[in-house]
Parts: sequence; structure tokens; C-alpha cells
Amino acid sequence: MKSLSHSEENYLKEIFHLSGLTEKRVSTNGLAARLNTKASSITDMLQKLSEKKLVEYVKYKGCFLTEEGERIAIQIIRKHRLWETFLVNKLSFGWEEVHDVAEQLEHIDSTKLIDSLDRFLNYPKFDPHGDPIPDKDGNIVYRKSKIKLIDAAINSRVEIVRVNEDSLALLKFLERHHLTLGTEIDVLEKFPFDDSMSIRIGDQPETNLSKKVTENIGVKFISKL
Amino acid sequence: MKSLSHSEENYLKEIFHLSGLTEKRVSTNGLAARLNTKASSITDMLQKLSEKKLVEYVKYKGCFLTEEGERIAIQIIRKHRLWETFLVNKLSFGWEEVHDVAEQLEHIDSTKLIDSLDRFLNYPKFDPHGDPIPDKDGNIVYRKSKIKLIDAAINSRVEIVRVNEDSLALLKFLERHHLTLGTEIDVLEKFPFDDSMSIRIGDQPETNLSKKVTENIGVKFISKL
DNA sequence: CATTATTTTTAGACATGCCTAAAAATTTAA
DNA sequence: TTAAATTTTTAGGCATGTCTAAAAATAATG
Repeated sequence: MKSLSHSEENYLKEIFHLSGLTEKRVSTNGLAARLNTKASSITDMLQKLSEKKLVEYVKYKGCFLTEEGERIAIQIIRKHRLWETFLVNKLSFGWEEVHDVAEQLEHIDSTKLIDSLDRFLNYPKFDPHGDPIPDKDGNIVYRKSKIKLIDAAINSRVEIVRVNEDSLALLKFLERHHLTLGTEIDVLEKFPFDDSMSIRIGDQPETNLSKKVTENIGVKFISKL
Repeated sequence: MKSLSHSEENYLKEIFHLSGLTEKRVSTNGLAARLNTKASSITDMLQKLSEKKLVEYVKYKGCFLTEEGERIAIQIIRKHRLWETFLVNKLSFGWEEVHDVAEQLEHIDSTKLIDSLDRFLNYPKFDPHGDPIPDKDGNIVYRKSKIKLIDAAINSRVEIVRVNEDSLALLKFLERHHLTLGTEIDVLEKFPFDDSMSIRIGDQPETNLSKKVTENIGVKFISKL
């Protein structure tokens, strides 16, 4: 198995993320946006990955991963999430500081290294943002009964089990407002005109969260209020 | 400070190693041998590094590092050695297994990461092969009174304080013969015709070591026999 | 010191991964 | 359902880092 370039690995990872969300073919422009490149570059790379049998690609119709492509993508995600866990748990990084470094570390090529790291961290199931860490065979345990905060019912108490790690600004915002993993939130009211939501944490004063925030937080139901 | 490519970093590191040994200008062919490239590639890169003011380069006369080039080289070596220490001390790698992975990890670009790692490892002074680890300001504490085993006096007892990490085969050989850091060796006899040496470890039977071995082991004097 | 031998540089190529601009295909909407 | 808008691909370029082959400079030797 010849090893892939960092670029190729990034493409596979992003295709995996995008098709996970949409459950269908991934568009050229969609990828270009995530990878900060131009559509023409995407086309070039998809042709190359297609020749390598890592993606199924049909001109003008987008692409999806082959089994082998998905296997590789999952291993990259495994590395990314284990390194993030290492940075937070062992080196005391803040959860908003780990993403960029993990983007570099995820390309280090050594199965022994990553399996040793997994053991060293005691086989963590979730990374610092609450995302599941694939095991060495590529199995991913998704948290059942996880919904987005934006979809949580009014007058319910929920617990934060996941935050979207993509935006540094969001993570800083959440940190600042004590919206960390494990925090319990009471959903008080929703405002359809701007999709914002009023919540309360413990006995702190009520706050309003924008759609941008609530759609990027994963929660699980705890109880009715 | 724009960041350098992996390739550029490797060039700086090797120039540092080579000029450390010879104390003078580094030749194109010398670099080519260490970097597994052709001389013409070296010339190209030296011209580039020269423009970036990281090396002093004169056509046909070889090169040496500028202050800035040396500063960068030392930081790469710091990263390499800290990662090796991490792999051995925390992830239980053997000393012969760490080199290739560290060659990858040394290019990860994050000052916070490497300084955190340094703290996590408790500011180690030497890596698993006995080489000194530069501190964050680039200071390197060379072990005074360290000589090569090949130069040790007959009828003296010495302690292994350093082994050359470059050869995987050598490291495996040393491991197999219990020639690890801290081991005390009695130097019994030298054979000028092939530069081999007879030694004894504790009360084990006497062994003969080739030049290839003794010139790649660093020792310090313990006592007369 | 003149002539080989060696080292180093130049010249020209190639693969990767990206770009812009223009053409082609697809989708949207009047 | 056909014209306009959007998406995607092609064509041609560019920088990086490497190579081979040939030329030039330096070093070694009789």
C-alpha cells in the first residue's frame, strides 16, 4: 500500500465528512469550499483518486468513497481524534487550540505509533469535542440518541455531548459561556423569527443562543423540566 | 517567519550535522550522500537557501549555516530528540524504532506543542541515544569528557553514554549484545590490523567489537582496571 | 605544470498540486 | 421548454523538488 500525499489524505477525509452529512454524492464545489481550493483543483484530484480506486467519480456528478477510500479516511480521522485527545488530556491544550496541530499530526504515517498512542490514552471513545474515535479496525461507535441542540424540545433538560470543532471562534465562544461537554442545559424557549433559543445553565441567568451556536452543539435528552 | 518545507528543513538539519563533525564548509556531494539525492538537487536547494539567507554558499566551495539557519536547524533537532524521548519513555518504543517516526514528527510546526511536550517529559537533557536535547532557546549542553569507544585507553573501564542513531542495524546489534546506555565496559585489548577491540561487560565472556561498532559508541571514563 | 580524475554546476525534463480563464454540461426559472 | 444562471471541466501555466546528461571548475597525480 503506497502511502498517500497529505493532500490526497485531506481530500479523502473531507469527502468522508461531507458524504456523512448528506448521505449522497459529494459535489465538486462543496469540496472546494471545505478544502479552500478552486473547483478545477478538485476535478484534477478526483481524477487521480479515481484512478487509484479510492473514490467513485463521474464527471459532473460528484463522487463518493470506495470501500478502500473510506477505510483510509477513517484511519486519518482516528489519528486526528487521538492526537486531539493527547493534546488536551496529556499536554493541557484547550479544546480550541488542538485542531490545527492535529491537522498536521494526522498525516504521520506509523501504525505502531497510533496504536501505542491509543493504548497510552487508555483507548478513549470520544475526542475533546465529543466526536467518536474509530478503533484500529475502523469501527465507529456513534452516540445513539444524540440530537442537535437546535432540535431539542422546549422545557427539557439536555446535556452537551458534542460540539463542532470546525470553528475556532465558536469554540472560544462556548468556552467563554461555559458551554463545555457535560454541561446540562435547560431549553426554555425558541424564537422562530431568527431561530434563536433561550436557555439556562443551573441557576445562572437565562441566555439567548443564536442558530449558529445551537446547530453546532450536540446534546442528549436528560429530563423534562 | 514564513515556514519552511520539509525538504528545506532536512537540508538545514543535515548541514548542521555535517559541519558539526567537520567544523568547516559542507560539500555538495557530502550532503547528497546524507540526503539520498543527487548533487544537482543539492545545488538547486543551496541556491534557494542562500537566497533566504539560511546558508552561506559559494559555488564550488560548499556551504555553511548562517546564524538564522543554525537557529532553525537546532530547533528541528530539538523536536526530533524530544519526540524520540516521548516515543521511548511514554510509548515504550525500542530505541531502534524511533528514528523514522521522529523524522516525520520533527516537521510538525507548533512551538506550543514542542514546549508542552518538553514539560510533559520533564525537560529531558538527553534523548534515548544519549544525544543532548537543545532547550527552547537553542542551547545545547554537550557532554564534556565524552570520547569514542574506539579511542578509549586499554585497561580502562568506561560507561556508554551515547550511540549513533543513524544505523538501524547497528542499534539492533547493540541491543542484542546488551550494549545500551549506562552499560560499563572494560577495554581489554586493541588490534591495530583491523581496528577491532576486545572488551568485557561485567563477568560475561570477553567479546570482540569491530571498528564499525566502536567508532559509533560514545563513552566516558570511569576508572583504571 | 599539464593532464587526468573528481566534484560541482547548468540545462532541460518531469510529477505534484495548485491556479486562471474559457468552454461545456447541468440546473433553475421565466 | 428554452434561456439564463450555476456548476464543473478542460486547457494552459506556474512553483517545488527531484532527475539525467553534459559542461565547467577544482583537485590530484605523474
